[in-house]
Amino acid sequence: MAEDNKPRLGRGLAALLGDAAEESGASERGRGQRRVPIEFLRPNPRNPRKSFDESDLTDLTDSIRERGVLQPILVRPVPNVSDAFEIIAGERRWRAAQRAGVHDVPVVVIEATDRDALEIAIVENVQRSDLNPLEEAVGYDRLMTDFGHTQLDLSKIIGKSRSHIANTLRLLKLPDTAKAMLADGRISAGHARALLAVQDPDGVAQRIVEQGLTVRDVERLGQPVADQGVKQPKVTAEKDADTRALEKTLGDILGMIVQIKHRGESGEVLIRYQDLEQLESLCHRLQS
Amino acid sequence: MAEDNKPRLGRGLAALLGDAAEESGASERGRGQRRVPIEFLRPNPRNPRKSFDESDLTDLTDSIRERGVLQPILVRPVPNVSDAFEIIAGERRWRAAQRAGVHDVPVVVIEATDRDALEIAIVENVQRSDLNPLEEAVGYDRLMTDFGHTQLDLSKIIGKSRSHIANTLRLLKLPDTAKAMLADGRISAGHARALLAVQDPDGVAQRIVEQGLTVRDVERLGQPVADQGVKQPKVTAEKDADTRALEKTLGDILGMIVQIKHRGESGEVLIRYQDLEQLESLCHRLQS
DNA sequence: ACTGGGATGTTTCACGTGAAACATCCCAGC
DNA sequence: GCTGGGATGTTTCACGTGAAACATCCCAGT
Repeated sequence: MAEDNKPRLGRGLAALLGDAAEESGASERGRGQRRVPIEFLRPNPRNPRKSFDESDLTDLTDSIRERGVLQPILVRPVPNVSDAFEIIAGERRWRAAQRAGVHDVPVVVIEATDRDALEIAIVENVQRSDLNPLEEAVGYDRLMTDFGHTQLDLSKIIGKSRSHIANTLRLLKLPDTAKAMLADGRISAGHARALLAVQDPDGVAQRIVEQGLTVRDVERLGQPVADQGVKQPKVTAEKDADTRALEKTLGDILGMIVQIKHRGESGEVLIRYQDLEQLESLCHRLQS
Repeated sequence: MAEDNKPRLGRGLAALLGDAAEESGASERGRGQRRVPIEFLRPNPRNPRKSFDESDLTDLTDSIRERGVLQPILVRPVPNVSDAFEIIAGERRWRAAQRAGVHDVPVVVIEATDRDALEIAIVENVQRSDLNPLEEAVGYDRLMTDFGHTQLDLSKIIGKSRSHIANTLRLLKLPDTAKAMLADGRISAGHARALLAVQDPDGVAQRIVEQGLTVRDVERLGQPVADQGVKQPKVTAEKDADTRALEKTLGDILGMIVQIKHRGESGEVLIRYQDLEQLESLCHRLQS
C-alpha cells in the first residue's frame, strides 16, 4: 500500500498541485481547461486547510479583480450531481474569486478517484510552509486513518523523521485553550509538545505567554517530579538564595566559577577552571 | 535618507515586486502592461542574484512553453537606448522565457529613477528565502555602499537585528574556498561566521565537512588560545584518555557522574548529583 | 505462553540561528 | 585633547526545532 503510493507522490505529483497544475492535468488526465460558473465549485469537505491568511487573500482578490483567475483550479466532478465540481487544489483561488465577484473561473477537470484526489490534496497541503502545526497534524492523521499510511511511510513521503510525525500528531491531544494558542502562534510547537506532559496544560500555556517560559522550562515542569503536586517554581529563572549562597561560598573557596543547577532533588554542579593547576587542586579536594 | 526610504519599503512596495506587480505598477506608475520582444529586455547588471535553482527554472520553462508568461516582468526604459528595458523584477521569468523560446513577453514599464529601481530590486532580492548568505551579504553591502543605508536602517527595513546584518556582511571577507562551500550549502552561515576567527579558514572548512565539526567546535578553534599555534584537536569529539580516566576515577570516588570538558588550558568539570545527600557530600569535599 | 518484528509513544537535548552583550572606531563639538 | 553619540565589529550562547534514543504496544508465528 505504502509502496504502491510512493512513486505517485514524487516530484511530478507535487507539481500537479503547484504552478504546473494545468500542464500535468491536461496531459495526464485529459480533460483540459475550461471555464465554469463559480457556483459549480465546492470545497473539499475534508480539506484540512481551514485558515487562510487574510492579507494574502486580499492581495489575491485584488489581483483577480484586475486580471481574473490566471491559474486554473484543479477539480473533479462530484459523483451523481450535475454541474458540480469538488476542488482538489486551488481553494484559495476560489475563495478570492468569490470575493472578487467573478462569475466564471478556469478549471481543469481530472478523473481522479476519491482516494487519489484526497490523498494528493492532503499530501500537498501538509507541506505548505504557512500551515500551523495542528493543521499539519490533522493532515497526517487523515493520511494514516483514511489511507492506511504508517508514520514511517509519511516520514519518507514528507521528508521528516518518524518521530517528528509522531510528535506532531500528539499535539491533537492538547486541551482546547492550549490548542488555540498554538494555532494562533502564541506558543510554539516545541512548547505545545512539552505541555503534553504537564498536569495543567492550559494553565502552563498561559504562563508561557505571560512569563516567557522556555521550552526547557516546560519540559522540566512536566517531569515525573512534578507529580508531587508541589507548586513548581520557574526553576531556570529563579535560583533560590540558598543555591546562590552556596555557589558563592564554593566559588570563593575554590577560586573558580561555580554554578549549581538544581532540579527537584537532583541537579548539576559545574565548575570552570582556568588552568591545569586549578584542575589539579580541584581533583585533590574531590579525592580527599 | 533612511527615514525617507522606509515608508516606500512597506507592504505596498513588497507587493510591487511580487504577485501583484502588475497591479501596483499599473495604478501607481501608470504605464500599464504591454508585450515586447524578449530581446528588448536585459538583466539589471547590478542585480546580486546570480544563481537560479535549476529545477525551479525547468518547471517554470515548461509552464511558460504551455501557457506563456503569465505574470509580467517589471522593467524600466534603458536611458538613451531605444527598444531596451532593464529588468527590475522578474529576471527568473525572463530567463525561463528565453529557454522556452518565447518571442514576446508581457512587461510593465515603470518610471522609476535609477536609484529607486535598484533599491527596490535589491531590497526585494535580499528577502528571498532561497538566497544564499553571500548573496544576501552582497545585497546588504550594495544598499549601504550605493544608497548610504546604515546597518541599523537595514535592520529596520528587513526586520532582522543589526548584528545579523553585520555578521552577514562579514561573510564577504572569507577566503574563496570557504565562500564557495558556503554558497553551495556545504557549510552553514553559522559555521562560516565562526571561520572568520580561525587561522586557516579554508582548511577548517574542509574539516567541517569531512569530520562533521559543529559551530561550537569551530568557535572554539577560533578562540585566542588557538594563537599558540598548537595543533588543535577536535575537542568536543575526542576526549583524551587522561581526561576519560580522570572522569572515571572521580566518578567512582564520588558515586556521581563526572564530565570534564577540557579546552586548551581551561575547561569545566560537571558533576551530576541525584539527591541532596550527594550534594552535601560533594560540598564537604570541596570545602576541605 | 513466548518471541520477534513492526508500529507507535515519549523524552531529552545537540544543533545552527539570531541577537544580546560587549568592544572598537569615527567624527563633531567643546 | 577630551567627550559623547552613532556606527560598526565581534563573540558567545539561549532558543525552538528536529530527531536520536528509549519505552511500550500489538500482532503473527511457533
